[in-house]
Amino acid sequence: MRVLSKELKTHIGEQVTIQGWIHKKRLLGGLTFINVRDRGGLTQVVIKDKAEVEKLRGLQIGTVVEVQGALVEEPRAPGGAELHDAVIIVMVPVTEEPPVEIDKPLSHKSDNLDTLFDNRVIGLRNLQETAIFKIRSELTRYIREFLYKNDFVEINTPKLVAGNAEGGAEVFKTDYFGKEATLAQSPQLYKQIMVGVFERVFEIAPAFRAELSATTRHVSEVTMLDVEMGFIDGHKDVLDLLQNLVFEVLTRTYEEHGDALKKWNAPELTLKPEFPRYTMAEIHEMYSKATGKDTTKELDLTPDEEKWICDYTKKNEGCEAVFATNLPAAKMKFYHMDNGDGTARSADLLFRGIEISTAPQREHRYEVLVEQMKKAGVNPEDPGFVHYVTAFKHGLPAHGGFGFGLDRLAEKTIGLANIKEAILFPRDINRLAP
RNA sequence: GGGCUCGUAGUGAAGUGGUCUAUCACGCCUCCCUGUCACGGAGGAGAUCGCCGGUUCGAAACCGGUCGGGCCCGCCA
Repeated sequence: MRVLSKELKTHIGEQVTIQGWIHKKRLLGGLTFINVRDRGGLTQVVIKDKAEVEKLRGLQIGTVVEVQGALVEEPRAPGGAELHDAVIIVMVPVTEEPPVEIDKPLSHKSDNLDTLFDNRVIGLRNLQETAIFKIRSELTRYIREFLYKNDFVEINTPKLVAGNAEGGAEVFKTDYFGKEATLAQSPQLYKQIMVGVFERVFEIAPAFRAELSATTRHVSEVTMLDVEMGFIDGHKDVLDLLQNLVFEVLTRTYEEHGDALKKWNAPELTLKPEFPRYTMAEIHEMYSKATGKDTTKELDLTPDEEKWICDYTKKNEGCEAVFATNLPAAKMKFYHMDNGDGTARSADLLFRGIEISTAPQREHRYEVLVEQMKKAGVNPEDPGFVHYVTAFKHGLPAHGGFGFGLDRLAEKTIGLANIKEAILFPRDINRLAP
């Protein structure tokens, strides 16, 4: 029976078998330490028999082995137990030296990210890298648990879609049996349609963005959390949902994965259950006053303003997550609800200096929606939109939701400098492999 | 798309005109080492200094081009 590294404590005194990858060899003459990596972590094997060590001569890190031995309690060993009198069986020999080291942290300097991603296949075996994606997996789990608890249904919507789904972002076009299809830049229209079915839905899926952006916060394939909720009693319900989700997910992550976060020198979490809310106009004003740089004419927050307001609320209100509300109507999408005063019923959630979510109330009134579509130059009869408006014609309640950048959340939670570091195999304007 | 930057063994770095026949650390190979855990010690292999051209008696270094990256702005999530 195979025993995993995380189960060692419950098998002390037994003859056990472990399987995994050679992670590190330390030869001390008459004594050799070998760390074997499996899905739970590392197991230390102690070998005194020279013949057993010789079996590994010429074999590199990454060799897949089975090791049989006696599991003994040993306070000096990591995990408090180690394997003695080991017999090694090589299952998959590896003679090729790994291109990167896996037992020491890899360089994440921006100049070296290209090498990091070129060697991603092996680099991800580095436990420091693994920690990123374990945390990311847990973030995703906590999000799901929060949403299930709040009666949301998880859905999957098409990623191959007709026409330009919602305007705004650049789309990838592709051949679709002789017709033109685009890769979905968001599940926006479908998740609204699904409000008419389930009231509360969410999806975690890739979205494709073809902007020629080359920054630390953009990739061309992004993992989005999309949430949509019907029967809301105003925009506040949407913001509260998003706030409660982020508060719970981050609090749990910091409680349950403090060690891994410490490995990455993640900043302390400074969060309150109620996130500060400022209108965008207020933030422009505060920022302009504080820095002397006039941004009051800007339609959006500048990257510097996003950093500034998060620092400001962290210092003055004890919360590094903050809402920027009442986004300007001039930048409004046709499916947003217009406040009628030059602003839209939409808000951005900023966390640690970056926008991680946009949370608008939708325009659910059929006639108003069609009007707004026409104003935006979108034809409601178009094959990409005709089914969308049908849902409204047959009754959608007041609703709202948010798109949420999961990659950015993982990046900022861990305190990484570039969104790509939080993505297994990132896609950007220069990278399509691995 | 605009601006600014960077490119030296498998990896990370040092070297800004001659002392470079290119330095260091990790990794790799050989040997020593019985409690390592970023083990330690001795030795060794490994780089046409991204590529092309130019300036110069002399170029890893200076100039031009080119290819490949990065950062910021814009766009966007």
